[in-house]
Amino acid sequence: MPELPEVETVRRVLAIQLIGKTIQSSIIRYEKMIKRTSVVDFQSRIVGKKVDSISRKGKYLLFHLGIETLVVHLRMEGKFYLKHPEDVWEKHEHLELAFTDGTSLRYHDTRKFGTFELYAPGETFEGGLGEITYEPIDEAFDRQQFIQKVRKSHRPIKAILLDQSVIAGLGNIYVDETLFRAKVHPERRGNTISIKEIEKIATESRLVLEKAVELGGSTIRSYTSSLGVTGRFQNELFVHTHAGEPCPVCQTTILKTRVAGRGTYLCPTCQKRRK
DNA sequence: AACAGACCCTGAGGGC
DNA sequence: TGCCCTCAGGGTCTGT
Repeated sequence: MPELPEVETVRRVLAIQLIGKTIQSSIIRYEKMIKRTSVVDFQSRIVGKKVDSISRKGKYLLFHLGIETLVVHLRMEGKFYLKHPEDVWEKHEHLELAFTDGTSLRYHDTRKFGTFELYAPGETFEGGLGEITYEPIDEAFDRQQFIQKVRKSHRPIKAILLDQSVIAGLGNIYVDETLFRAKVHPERRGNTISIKEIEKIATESRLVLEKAVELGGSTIRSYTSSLGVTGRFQNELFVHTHAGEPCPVCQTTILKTRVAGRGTYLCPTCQKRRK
């Protein structure tokens, strides 16, 4: 499940592979992936456009195609492969962009959750990120505003950290790791967490994401030969996916529970319910 | 306004 | 062996 580090890794590989290429045609085999515009509109607007650059906002990939911006979210299983139009279509491949140089980009998504959206100039992309994107690794990250948002919320801190309008880029894996490193129990309500602890959360989230980006993200499912998605950060995970094993800090058995509707890993000794 | 829950979708894994 | 059921999950939409 790609989170910020995985998406950033994919972005870097795609940038090397695709910048400068011009889209000659496209094939869309699963139309529900295309949001905002009709499929016909989508296809006619991207044809002939050149990939100028590829950027990222939280977990969203932004393909800058001249005056158009193609915004892609991989959700849990989305993957890109560089192929050729004549290649046989694999199961779960739903879309292809064919370029004028004879190569093509295939999109593979087992669960069909990924989305493709086209934005024209003047159409603002917010994409569930709220008015501003707060990535903890971004220089513009507003720590004070983050503290205020956490302090005024009565939700469990895990739910708050998964909310992309509060802090962008964290998903289930990195929230668990951040809270473990900050020694905060995932069920604690935002308004019960001290400013010092929230600062620790902000710091740890940044360190976790930076390290994960450096290692190319985490590979939890076995992605094979997909562009970019074979990271090494899974070796750095302290609690996520380690239920039943000893905590690396205190040897207490790591628990798996459910918080905010998500599978959640934690150390009950290091992460106290109360301060 | 804030928050909880359903929904989208398919494969994996457990139970029988 | 194989069928049925449940679960997983990010973001959006709907309901309270």
